[in-house]
Amino acid sequence: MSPRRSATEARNTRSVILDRGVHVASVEGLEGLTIGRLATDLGMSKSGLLGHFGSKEVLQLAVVDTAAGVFVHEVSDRATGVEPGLPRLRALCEAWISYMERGVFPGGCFFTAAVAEFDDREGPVREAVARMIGLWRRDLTFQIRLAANAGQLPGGITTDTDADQLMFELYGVMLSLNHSLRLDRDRAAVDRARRAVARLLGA
Amino acid sequence: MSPRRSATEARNTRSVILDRGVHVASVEGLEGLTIGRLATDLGMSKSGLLGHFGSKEVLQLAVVDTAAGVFVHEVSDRATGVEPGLPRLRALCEAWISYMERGVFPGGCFFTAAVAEFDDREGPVREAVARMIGLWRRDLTFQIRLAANAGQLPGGITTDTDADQLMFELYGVMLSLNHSLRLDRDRAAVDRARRAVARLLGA
DNA sequence: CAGTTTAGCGTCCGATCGTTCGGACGCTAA
DNA sequence: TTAGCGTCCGAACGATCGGACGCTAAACTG
Repeated sequence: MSPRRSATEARNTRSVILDRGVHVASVEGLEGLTIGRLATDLGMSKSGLLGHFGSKEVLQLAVVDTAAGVFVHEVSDRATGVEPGLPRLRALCEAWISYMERGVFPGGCFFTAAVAEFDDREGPVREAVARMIGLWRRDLTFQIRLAANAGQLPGGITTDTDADQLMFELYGVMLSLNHSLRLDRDRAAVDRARRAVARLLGA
Repeated sequence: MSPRRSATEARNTRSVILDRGVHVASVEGLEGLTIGRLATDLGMSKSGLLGHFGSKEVLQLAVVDTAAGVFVHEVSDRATGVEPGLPRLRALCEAWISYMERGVFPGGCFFTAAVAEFDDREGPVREAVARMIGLWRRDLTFQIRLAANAGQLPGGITTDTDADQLMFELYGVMLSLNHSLRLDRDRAAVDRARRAVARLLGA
């Protein structure tokens, strides 16, 4: 009835599960990601699917990691070749906006949704989400400080306090963009985000 | 064993349910708001509780309405006496920040969480959330345009396009504030939000 | 070739979900 | 005094949840 997979195919099965898991979780949330639903979607049994992870929490953690990989590929990697400092920072922000605009995840920014869902809980999933976001912000902050030290930023941004302030406001622009795109389905928000970034980083 | 309530007390019971429902939903989400859990919290039976609403969806809609009432009371009403235009706009933003800082809802901004949870679904709950947010933004936009027409805003904000841009960025500041407070538990974000608003509206 | 490993299935479990139902009880009005 | 209404309860429902178990059979290892 059911063909058995080889050990090498098993790794493929796992990645298929995770791809679909990221897809579903971005829409339904990490808790709404259900073993039975996911198994049915993929034409497998619940036990066959769960065998790859052991528990739902382990599956959720793997999904978070997978989503982080997608984010890195779709955003961070798009700016790897760009000169560090302000040019790199601009490229990162543009890639960030593009990632929102293209709808890389069908349910909007995966991590924005994950934060809203898990910020009040405690446990490994919350920590995993926080860690991924921390890494991303660390990268951004690094570029901001490079640009600040090089005197490339407007408004006399030189101190670390100013850099944190800029980080805070840039993040807000992206959250607002995600909000407008998801709730209002307002594509014009993309231009507003670009204008806001241009103002924050200098035109 | 349990005392029976009079008809007048029933309305009180309903509001007790809703108060607790808002409390729970802000932490667990509107879907995580469970009939059984809510009933247990309040020391009543599931059926007795559901009798007041008829279905979970009706309960969710009532919870959204209740939360909107809290938001209006804790934010909008704090600026009613202030002179329209820029002063009122400043007061609204300060009340908005204060609402975040004080943690009016134990799970952070109720509507930010609700949007993240329901933006991908369809149905009455999503529409109710969108309507409430729309009303709030309409009020803000109105004050922004008053201030713009009076020439009170920096950066030469006069057109409706500029007003929408300012609305977009103000909203981002608050989303970023909520994000930092909930995920990083970073109280310093409150000052960053105030600085961002001061820059957007003029110091 | 035989022996081990393991991906995946089928089945079952206890808990919990939202919802329905009949009835017990207190209140109000006739 | 009593009929009726509304509130709330206890029990039960079908569905679905995450998870545990043993099994089969293909793929790997020697």
